[in-house]
Amino acid sequence: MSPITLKELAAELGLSPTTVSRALNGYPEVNEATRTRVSQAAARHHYRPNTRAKALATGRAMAIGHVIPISTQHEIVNPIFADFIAGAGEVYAREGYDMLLSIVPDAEQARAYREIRAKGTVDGVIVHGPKENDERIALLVELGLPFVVHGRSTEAKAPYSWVDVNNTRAFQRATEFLLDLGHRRIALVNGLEFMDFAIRRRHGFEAAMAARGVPRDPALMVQGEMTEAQGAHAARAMLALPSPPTAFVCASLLSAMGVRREIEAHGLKLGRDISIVTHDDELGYLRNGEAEPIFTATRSSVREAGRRCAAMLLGIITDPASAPRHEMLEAVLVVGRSTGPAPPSAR
Amino acid sequence: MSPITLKELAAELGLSPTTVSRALNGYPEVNEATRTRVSQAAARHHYRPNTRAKALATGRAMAIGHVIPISTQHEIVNPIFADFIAGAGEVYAREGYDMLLSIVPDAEQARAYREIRAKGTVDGVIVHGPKENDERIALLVELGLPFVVHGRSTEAKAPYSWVDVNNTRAFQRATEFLLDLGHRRIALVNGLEFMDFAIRRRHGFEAAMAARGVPRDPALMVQGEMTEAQGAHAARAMLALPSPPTAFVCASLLSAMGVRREIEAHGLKLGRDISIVTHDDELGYLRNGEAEPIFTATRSSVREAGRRCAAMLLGIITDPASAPRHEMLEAVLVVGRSTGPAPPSAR
DNA sequence: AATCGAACCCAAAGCGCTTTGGATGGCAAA
DNA sequence: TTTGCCATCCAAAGCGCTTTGGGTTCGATT
Repeated sequence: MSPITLKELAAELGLSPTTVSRALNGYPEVNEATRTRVSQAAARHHYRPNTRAKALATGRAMAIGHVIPISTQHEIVNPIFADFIAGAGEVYAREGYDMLLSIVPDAEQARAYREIRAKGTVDGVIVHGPKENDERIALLVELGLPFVVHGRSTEAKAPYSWVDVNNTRAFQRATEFLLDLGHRRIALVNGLEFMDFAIRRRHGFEAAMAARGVPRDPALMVQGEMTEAQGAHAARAMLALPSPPTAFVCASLLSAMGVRREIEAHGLKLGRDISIVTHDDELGYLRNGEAEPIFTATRSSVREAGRRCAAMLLGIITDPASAPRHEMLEAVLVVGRSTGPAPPSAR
Repeated sequence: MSPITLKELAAELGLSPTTVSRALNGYPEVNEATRTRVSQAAARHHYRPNTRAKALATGRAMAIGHVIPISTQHEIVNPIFADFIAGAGEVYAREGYDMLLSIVPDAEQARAYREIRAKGTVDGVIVHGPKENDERIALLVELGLPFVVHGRSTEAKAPYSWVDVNNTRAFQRATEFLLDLGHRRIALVNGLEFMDFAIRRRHGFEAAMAARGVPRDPALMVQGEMTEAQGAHAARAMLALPSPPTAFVCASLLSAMGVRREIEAHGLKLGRDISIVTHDDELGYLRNGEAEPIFTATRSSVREAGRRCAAMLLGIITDPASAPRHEMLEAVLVVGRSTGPAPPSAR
């Protein structure tokens, strides 16, 4: 009932475990005839080396860890997480790695990483959701655990490897696009601004506005959890202003959907009376339309980011000297039906 | 640099590895004085037993596997997955288990489970997204790998353990609620009906309708991926019918949001002209309003389901004789602002 | 004083695999 | 005929831990 072991396989073949191991792992000092004999027997028995034993013997766990922080206040699992994992998982599967997940309360992250290191269950980790100054980076450097950050941490002093979307540029372009359409009262519905990516996005937004000499209006800038409710809330408050915005830049499709709901509740028409540009992570279950996009959006697949992060980490593990590595993904600006020229009255 | 080992710790303490191991694992045959001495030294060095070695020695991997099927056609990662994992992860963390994820194309699932079994990386698995007749169940029984199904598989012949929401009852109640409000033209926007849960939901819907003698109208019943676009699509088609529905029963908040969008695009008012009852998985990033729910909904936390599944599986692993176990979760019907009496014209 | 249990501790084997450091045999070169 | 060298294979150690099966010591019993 229990799976066949190397030793049993060797016994059945009248060979030593050494030879069987070598045959299966492609070492040269074994006769081709016996090698095929061994492989066939292995296949017949569905033999797979016991990962734990192999890991112990080789010192390589053949597994990558993902530590998912759960902040105890808002208890939100980042919605992009599933897609990211799917992308990374593809790469791991292809390369024979396992993926280990730890769901850890925000406050216990340091302990979690220490533990992971000591327990030796993984060969490296992916760091999710970096903050502006993220202490995990220094910790991982100290622990000597290979890692790649999905995103960046602006104020981290140690060098580290990352894969990130050019958030600044994306939001700058989104804003410029609206400015070009004549909009001046442009609102930003941002993510939580202790997250590095949200800060960069604001910078991009502000840079575009400043370049056109449009003054900064704090009443048109909000941050928060990127939910549908957040978008609706923000839009409701802003549309009630004496001088409401004619356009919104949103950090996620969910926020944008909330904004759209509120716009339509006001009897306004999206793309004519009011414009929206949103960032689109191309989540599997949240598509921005089919063939033609609904929202004008800065688009960048988070699943692809997962693939890139995973590939980079595996690369670093096999060749540590190649770290730190960096990879910048550019979002494309796709035009949908949510944007149009600013209404003349507002010009 | 590399983590301290049991042997090193023992050497430092002038003890044998045996004693240190016993002290740390709470065995009785060790002096209390030396036990505290050992624990303190262990704490000081941040000692953690190497999981691989421990697993090899004990035969228990202290890890649970989740095999996430990715259907190659639609490539969608189930949006409830992140929340489920978060719930399960809580339990694993508390009990000292790791969580292993495999992202596997639909077609290769059998191979994946076989491999997992042979590699011995986990002590049990959670089965996600069961179909009406799911062959994974028979396979896992054959492999002798402990497992718990999140959901059920109506036509599976072997006994198995599961945690499920009472989907039939939930949708029956949702439908009855609308019928009580005078609705007769009620539409069902369901999930993919090769999934067991979707079939049960349809049964619940149909049972309620039949009980009131309302004839089945295929034009008002659709199935599909539960996305915002699906909801909008379905609603658009149905609202164009000669005799459009006055109410919708939706399988997910995303679908419901799509339906709502289309309703409002028709200039109709939700909760007055048209009603919606939706199922709500209480996803962290997709809340149904704050204090007061927006949609009237059958609510059941998928995160809680994750906790229950995990707890059940760990229970089965420690006491195999306790399998098969079953746990039925009842959804509560919460009333929001998306439902109201059927418009008199439609009665 | 001899005996007997507790109470504590340790040596060594073993989990399933890889890997080092030989053995063995056959064949070409000397 | 020897020597030397491949080509093949194997024994044994070791990865870091648990666990079996003793040892020792010491105070209490008889």
